[in-house]
Amino acid sequence: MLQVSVIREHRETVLTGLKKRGLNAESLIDEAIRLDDERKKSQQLADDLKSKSNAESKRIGELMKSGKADEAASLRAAIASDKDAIKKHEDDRALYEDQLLKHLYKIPNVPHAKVPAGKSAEDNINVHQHGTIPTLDADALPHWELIKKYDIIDFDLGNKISGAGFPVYKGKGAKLQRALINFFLQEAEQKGYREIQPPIVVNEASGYGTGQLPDKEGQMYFVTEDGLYLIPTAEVPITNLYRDVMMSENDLPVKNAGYTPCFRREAGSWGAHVRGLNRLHQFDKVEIVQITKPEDSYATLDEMCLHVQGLLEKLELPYRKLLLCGGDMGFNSAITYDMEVFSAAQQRWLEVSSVSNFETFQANRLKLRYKTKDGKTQLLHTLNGSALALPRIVAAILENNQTKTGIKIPKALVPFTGFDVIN
RNA sequence: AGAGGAGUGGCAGAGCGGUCGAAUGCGGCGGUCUUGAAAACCGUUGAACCGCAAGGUUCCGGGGGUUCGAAUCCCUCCUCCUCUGCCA
Repeated sequence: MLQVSVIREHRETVLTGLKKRGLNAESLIDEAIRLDDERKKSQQLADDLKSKSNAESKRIGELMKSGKADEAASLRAAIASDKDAIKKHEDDRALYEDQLLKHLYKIPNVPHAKVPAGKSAEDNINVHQHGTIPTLDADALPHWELIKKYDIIDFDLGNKISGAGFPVYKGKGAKLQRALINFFLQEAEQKGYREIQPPIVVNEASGYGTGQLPDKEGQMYFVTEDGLYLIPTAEVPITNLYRDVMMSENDLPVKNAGYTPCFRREAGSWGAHVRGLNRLHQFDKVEIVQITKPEDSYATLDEMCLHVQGLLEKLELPYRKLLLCGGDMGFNSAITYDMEVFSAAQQRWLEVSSVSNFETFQANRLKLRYKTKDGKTQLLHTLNGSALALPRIVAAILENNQTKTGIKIPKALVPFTGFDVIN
């Protein structure tokens, strides 16, 4: 959520920024300012009347104490009419405040200067590419065939016990999952991240904190009985750890990493080329989350990207790094880099990581702040990235590393799997 | 899940209708003393909103109510503790 003060002071910058998302936000912005003006007006009116009535209440107390009950009674009567007026102005203020909040929820984050304008994935910029695209034999199989051939991941069983998009990992398939999770967590730890194991259901307030609500409730599984959401990513619980927190400068930057299963309803997004592991309702992911001072967040973004790139290089997967254009970027993000690996049998790039800087957009909702040396309270910057999401990594490893005698496990992973081939 | 108790400032803890944004202690910050440090002493020390400022308003777990006036009374929700039950 953008700050109204920022919208006021940098109206033009906000507008030109939002244009890169293909959004003409003029009326949105002006409405926000208008609602804020109304809010201020109502508060001022209420405050003045309250100030008056507080003083009079105090006076009544004094009169009672000194035994002038009749004077107190007449003053009491005089106050009555102010009460209604106060109530009215307070109700107004609450109403405007609520409208303002709901209104601000509709305005996406302002893209960073680097972010190119654009409508869709077509307009993303390939900023880096690494590794060589493997050439496979003519009879090479896509991963959804390979998992059957080696009996390591079973969609039919998942269908039976849960439904579509909930695969069952078996034998070396299950071990590969566990190995990847451990590998990713260990790599994160070596980069100074603290491991977190958060709950995988969260309350409504957390959904608002990181910006999944109010927009995207349809994307999350919801436990109606208890009013809880299954997390779509560890970003939600891990970032919300810092909701309503005043950090001290010494504690920054915060570097947390966590493995969780992630749940996505993906309502309506199933199409022809989301077979196999390409898109699931439940998948595993290690997420890295950082909280930094504003002036540090862009260096941190680079650091996080390099970490993710390092993982892909250790896994020997060819990848490219995309700078997302305004139109393809998430609602909350100021800048996002996507990492895509090449899955050789499908002949497709698959997104395996998304690294974003939210600047103060989440921190504003979260009320996540810190005190500067000169005593000023300031919003922090939040960042996160997948490091990494498992299923598409598995898809690429299976497809790219298939041989006549089985699937070769990347060297870096062998200490974690305990085997070097799936056959 | 049932019965009982409790939620106050960074922490501990008093207050239980008016002068309470809140005693006191600890911690933090500044100072005196000291070659330096400790101790002692003095001062200071929450946040949000409105306002150029002076200042005003709000916040004692969340929400609602009673009252001229609520940290204090009532309702409700949440959380924690104790006992009983259940359970990986």
